[in-house]
Parts: sequence; structure tokens; C-alpha cells
Amino acid sequence: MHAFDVLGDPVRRRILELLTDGERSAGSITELIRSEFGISQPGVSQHLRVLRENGFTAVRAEGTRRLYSVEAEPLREVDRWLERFRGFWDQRLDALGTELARGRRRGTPTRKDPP
Amino acid sequence: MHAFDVLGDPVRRRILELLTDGERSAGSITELIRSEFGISQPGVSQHLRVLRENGFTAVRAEGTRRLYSVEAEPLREVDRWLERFRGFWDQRLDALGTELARGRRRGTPTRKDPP
DNA sequence: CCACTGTGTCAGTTTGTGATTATATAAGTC
DNA sequence: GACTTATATAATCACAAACTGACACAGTGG
Repeated sequence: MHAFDVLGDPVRRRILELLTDGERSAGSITELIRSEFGISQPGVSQHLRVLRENGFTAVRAEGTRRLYSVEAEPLREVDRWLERFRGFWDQRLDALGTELARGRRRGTPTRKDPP
Repeated sequence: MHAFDVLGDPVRRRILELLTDGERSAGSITELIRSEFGISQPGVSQHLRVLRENGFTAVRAEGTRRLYSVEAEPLREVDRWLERFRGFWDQRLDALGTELARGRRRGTPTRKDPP
């Protein structure tokens, strides 16, 4: 499953958002998601599975609890894919800053259409 | 349809990639995509429609030709969503740069799990 | 006007994904 | 050991998405 497919689901995006400020147990995630989306516990668990199996989260057991946390790599991959499009809005870049932070090369796009 | 759903399809991602270096006619896109993915002309046309209807592309008519080009906004939206996760890998940031370019506030995430 | 090219739309079929209910497993508690 | 809590898995079902083939329609050139 491609990273973008994983992020295509609003529940999964929300779960990742919840994890931005640190570890969270499956239970606390489930509770929140249930209240926000009205889906069942197994439903949430399956989304957690997708995130897990695609490397978006790391899990750590603590008793019966499973503590989930964000794993950066796949998100970073998405970020890298987007990179090629930054030129479309970064134009009036506070140059130095962006250029240093990201390693871009591409300038403003130009026309090109084969016959 | 959410931006991530649009990007969930590999054909649509590829089309956007093709458009990074400028306008392209539906025909030239179709030809390329057909050779790469082996799908029919209507198939490609439908993907173009999704991109169009979701604001990922602009279209301009030139005779019978339709010239497609990238429209930044939706991609930018995705970029903004990702922003909150940059802290997970940007740590060793060439500080100044990133901080100036993006308007981040969040630091390194910390633990937090409600009972 | 006719035929041809370029492109979009429609109808119908297939497939994959997300949801549900029921159940399994594993860890604590009494 | 029986019971409860925490979480995952299994089986199944429903629906949205993607593909195809047939067709429509606008421009263009003879």
C-alpha cells in the first residue's frame, strides 16, 4: 500500500494528528476516534494496523496496553514527493531559508509539449 | 474528495509529475500514461477529470487540444498538513532557514497519554 | 459536407477498502 | 482459576472507485 493511500483515509490522518504530541495508547486513540467518527473499536484497530504495517507508527507494549507513536519515514517520503511542486508556490521565497532547509534545485516551470 | 484521495492514485500522481515541467496536451499525457500503465484513453481522461474537478490542474483549450497545467493550491494544502510532522525529522534543522520559510512553532514532541 | 482527429462522457462490470459482529488472546485482579 | 479489561483478528458485507467499450461532439482539412 502506497503512503498516499494510507493517508487517504481521514481516520488515519486524524490518528496521526493525535500522535503528534507523543505516545498514546490504542485505547485512548480508540475512544477519541469513536467519538469523532462513530466507528467501532475493531474499526479503529484496523486503521492502527494499516498505519503499523506501513511504517507510519511504532508500537510498544506496556502490560496489555499498546502505545503508539509516529514513525517519520513514510511521511518524509510524501514530503519528498511534494518537493518537486514547491516551486509552484515558493516563488517569493525568503530565499535563503527554504533553500537551505530543503535541497531544491528546480526553478519556475516552463512550457513544453511534444508534437 | 479530499486532496489525499486524489493523490492516492498512482496514475494521477504520475500525471502531476509529468506536468511539473510545464503544460501538456491531454493527448501527450494519455499516450505516455497508456504506455506506462496500460490503461485506455477514457481511463486517462477520467483521471484528468478528477484532477481538474479537484483543482489540481488548470485547462486551456487550443483548437481541439486541451492543455493541462499544475494548479498549486491543493498540493500546498497537503504540504501544510505535513507541516506538523516536520518536527519529526527536521530536528537537526539548519534552524534559521526552516523557521523562516515555514511558520512553525512546535518543538520536539513529548509524551502524553490520558488515563 | 464528409471524414478524421482529439478529447470528453456514459453505462456497466469488477475489485478493493472500510465497516460490522463475533471471537480470540493476553494481562491483570480477586 | 474465574472474571474483566485491552486489543487484535476473522468472516462477511456494502459501497465507492477504476477500468473498458461504445459513443458523442467540437475543430480542421480536403
